[in-house]
Amino acid sequence: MSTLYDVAKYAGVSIATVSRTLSNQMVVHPDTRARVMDAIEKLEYIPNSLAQGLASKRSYVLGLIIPDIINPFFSYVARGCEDSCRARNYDLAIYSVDSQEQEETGFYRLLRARHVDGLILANTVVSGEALPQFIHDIPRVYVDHASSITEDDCICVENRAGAQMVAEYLLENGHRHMAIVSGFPNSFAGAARLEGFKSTLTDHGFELPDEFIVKGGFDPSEGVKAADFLMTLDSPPTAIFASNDMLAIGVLRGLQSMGYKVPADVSLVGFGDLPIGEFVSPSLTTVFVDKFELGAQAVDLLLSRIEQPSAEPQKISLPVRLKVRESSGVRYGF
Amino acid sequence: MSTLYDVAKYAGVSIATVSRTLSNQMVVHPDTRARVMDAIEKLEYIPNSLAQGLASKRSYVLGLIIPDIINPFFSYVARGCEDSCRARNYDLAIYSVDSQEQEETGFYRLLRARHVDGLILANTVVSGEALPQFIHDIPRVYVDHASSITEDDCICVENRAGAQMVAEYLLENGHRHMAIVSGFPNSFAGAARLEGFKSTLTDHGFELPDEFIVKGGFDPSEGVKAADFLMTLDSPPTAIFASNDMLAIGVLRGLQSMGYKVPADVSLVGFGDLPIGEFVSPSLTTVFVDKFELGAQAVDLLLSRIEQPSAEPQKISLPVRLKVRESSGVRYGF
DNA sequence: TTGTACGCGTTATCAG
DNA sequence: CTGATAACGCGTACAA
Repeated sequence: MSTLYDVAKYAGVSIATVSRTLSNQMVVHPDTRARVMDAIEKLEYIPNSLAQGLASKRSYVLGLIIPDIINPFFSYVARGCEDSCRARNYDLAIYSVDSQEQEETGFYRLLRARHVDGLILANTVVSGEALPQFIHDIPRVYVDHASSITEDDCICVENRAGAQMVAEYLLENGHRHMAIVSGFPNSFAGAARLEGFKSTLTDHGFELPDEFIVKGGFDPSEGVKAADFLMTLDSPPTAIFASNDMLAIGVLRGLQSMGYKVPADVSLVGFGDLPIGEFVSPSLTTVFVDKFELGAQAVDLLLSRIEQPSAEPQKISLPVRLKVRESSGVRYGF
Repeated sequence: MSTLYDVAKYAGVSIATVSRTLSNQMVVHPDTRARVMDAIEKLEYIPNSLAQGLASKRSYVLGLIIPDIINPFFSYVARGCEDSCRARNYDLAIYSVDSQEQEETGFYRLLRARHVDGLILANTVVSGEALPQFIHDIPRVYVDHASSITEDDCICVENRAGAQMVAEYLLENGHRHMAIVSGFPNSFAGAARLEGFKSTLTDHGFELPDEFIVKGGFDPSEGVKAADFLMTLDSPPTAIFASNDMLAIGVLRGLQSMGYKVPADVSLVGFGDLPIGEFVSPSLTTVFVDKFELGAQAVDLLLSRIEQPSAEPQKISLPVRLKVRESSGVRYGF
């Protein structure tokens, strides 16, 4: 590995000149620049980002905190972040922090130690609002998180609007007994979708009885259980809104196992538009969310925050839209 | 942010002593140690890993190269790596390199620049064997990749054995006309599964005609197309082996869209055992692969390589087993 | 426009 | 067992 010194020696200049040439900022004489570039080429010089970080106090690494990388929703968000980072010459460090332990142990220290330039907080737990002192001074942006934290940037999915679309769509199709399987018990997104769904029904003069509100996470198995519970009620729902697609697929499986036809007997709607939803049978009606964009914009937001620390906090909402597919339809007899 | 100097001053010792205390290696008088630890606590000292890396030439970062983090198989592998890294005080940097461009541009430079201590190569493209000079001296381990590279450690899935299980299982159930939808055209895993399937049939005196070999990737839509192609042949197969579960789900969808019953009309088997396979209807018969373990062991292997650079290269195989579920069964009339 | 020299926060090598 | 002090590779005033 060659260093700045090697390059400087080879080009017959000082290391300062090489550094300037690389930073592309300060003025360097075209001829010298050419010589330097040549030397860099010849020696296959690659700057040591550790040294750069030490000297400049910028690591060019962004941290992404998510519940779990195996949750497809966050896989997409992560990919969106990664691409956007790469395009802007940043590196991304991804941290899955679903387990409480990690959150409370050395995990945040790691971020400190690594000196990430900024944090993308896409973990869902609402209680996480209270960040440890450790990282309180690291620029950050929230993804789909409580916007109650007014002093921070955040980019959210239009959860409420999406849930409203679902409710209205189902109402229009004659459904009157609707249930919801809500994901991530204490997550911002889950809460918003539940609230949006419920209040829309109320606004139209219908109720969402408590027994029609089932709590789930993002594991399909919870959807299976929810379906089982709901369909054995005295008066089962004619439509089910699952708060995310994984849950929806579980509900679908549960319904089908019990012998119900979807959508003939029960209509089913998900949220998030995971690609897999297009390939189950029947294909899943869902609410489209641009997950890549969510990640990409989070990075953009964070970087502008880093560049302008005192700018006004931004609150961005990502639009959603209903994607009607096969799993939902007009209520039988309507 | 406090530094070694701050801690040293507070504890009334030199930075060397603080460093020693932290490294836990060299002998430090218990009393001094106590004072130092106290100072660390008080000042909330956290070592700067950039400086550590610069001085020690170890970054404590491992790089994971995969085709795409949104490919569920690799999401699991990544999670396995991450957990194992965390447990051993390493950090993980994940790189999705499906697009050719990135691979050819500054991507490998990034690894160099960041000074990762080791590389886990889980990208599937076989041609990737020729690593750039850039990173030729970085310790590495291959995941499910051509073991033709005898001088490197690698951990592989028993692809061949798995495919053989599938073939024998289908034969036992009376299937004689079997097709395969193979994933990742030029991947090691894809090739091994195809070869294992084909040769097992041959060994039992049956053929795998060329028209029954359809190429796919890991996108369900390719499975749909494959199903469409296969079932419109003059003599369609009674069983289909999809090289991975995503593809299998696509095939399932395709079959169902065309009106075929699975497994009554056609038996279907996947590979990889993605959790989602349990929740489609019918649930997917597949070959179990411990994806977390794959990642975890890759990390272990890499770290022991780093500690003992001149040790014998290890070749580990991860066992697989058939998980028979609803999508496969006895051939009609057998 | 270019060069010198110091500092970034550690590790590691010496003496003591 | 402990303390100076020289690297590590680079950014950046400050000088020239």
